[in-house]
Amino acid sequence: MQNPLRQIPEAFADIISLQTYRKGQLLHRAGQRCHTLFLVKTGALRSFYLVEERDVTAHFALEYGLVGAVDSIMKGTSSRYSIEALEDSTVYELNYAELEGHLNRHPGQERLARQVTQLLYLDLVERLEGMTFLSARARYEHLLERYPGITQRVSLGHIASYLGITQETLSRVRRQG
Amino acid sequence: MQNPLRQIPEAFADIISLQTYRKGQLLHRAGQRCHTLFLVKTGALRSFYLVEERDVTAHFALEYGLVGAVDSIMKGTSSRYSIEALEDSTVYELNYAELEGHLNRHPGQERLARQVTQLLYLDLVERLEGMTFLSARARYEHLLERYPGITQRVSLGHIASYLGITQETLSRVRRQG
DNA sequence: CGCCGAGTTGAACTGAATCAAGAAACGTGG
DNA sequence: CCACGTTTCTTGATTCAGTTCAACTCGGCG
Repeated sequence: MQNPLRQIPEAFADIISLQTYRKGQLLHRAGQRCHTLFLVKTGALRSFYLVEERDVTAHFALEYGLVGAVDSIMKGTSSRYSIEALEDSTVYELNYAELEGHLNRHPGQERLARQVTQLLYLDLVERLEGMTFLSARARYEHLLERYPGITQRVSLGHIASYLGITQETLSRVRRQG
Repeated sequence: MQNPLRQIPEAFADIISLQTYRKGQLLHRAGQRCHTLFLVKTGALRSFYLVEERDVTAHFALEYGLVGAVDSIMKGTSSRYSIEALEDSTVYELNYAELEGHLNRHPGQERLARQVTQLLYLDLVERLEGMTFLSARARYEHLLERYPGITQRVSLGHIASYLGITQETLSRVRRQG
């Protein structure tokens, strides 16, 4: 089992809970604190924030994707992000404070925690590099590699804002794939 | 002492070493493995990689900034990044494998390690958001807030590639600051 | 039916890239 | 301390990818 994220439900079974959400439901609302990590079992989530009236997708989480209000979790402040279910979803939930306690009691799992963190970090590095010098088309193709079939599940507008381009541009890019 | 990075030299004193480099010297060369983390005591470093003949700055590290070949450290592969001294610099060096051993022996310092990781992560999130929807000018102003006085120390071309814009554009942006 | 959100298409506009010269600044050796 | 070549920075003209604004299509769904 290569993907560390898949090991989470079992490894942290005693502090994890499973919730279900309906499409469109908010798991967390911007402006509030949130100390929960969400790991998608089935379905799809996204985190997003507002920039000048615009809804910008920060992150997608499909099956065994992880999402959270990272700013709130790490800084303890209220969060700029909201988290929304894009489909009916079942979601593992993990309280960050409980996670820290659990890791203190089971130091052997620090390694898994660190692997997960590194995975998230590398993901972000790759995305950042893509945003630095890829064209709209190249960003879209890159996304399709990382999230195959995402276009069938997520609306064009959400994908466009995630890629930092307009919906119109993405529509045109896609037409002559 | 709020900044966790400043606690590193003391906390990891027994596994850290101090090296000096001359301006222009490479601390690490792309294509090789690198398991060393570099923490700037004095001077300035940058990591960079090549995209289609172009030299792109991935990261700057000024005083108490941290830089490493993250891909190599985390995946154990050879690295796409090189690391270069932008000024004569004195640099704390920390071997990642030794760090893991040290953390096993001193689990009380896992917390510091995690704080550092989170700091790096949040930094990246912020940068990513900036790249997603800020104009060239806004990115530059944003950079100046995060690295005051960097323009006096780092060449225009390095800054431009870091911001994902051309040197010419940055020159124009700066002229009418 | 008619509305509504999501996607498409078109035309005009614009910020930034590209290409091409020059002008400063810099270091090195005479 | 100056002369030279190299690198860094600036400036201009042109082009282009992507935005903006606006209208229109399509597929549900009440």
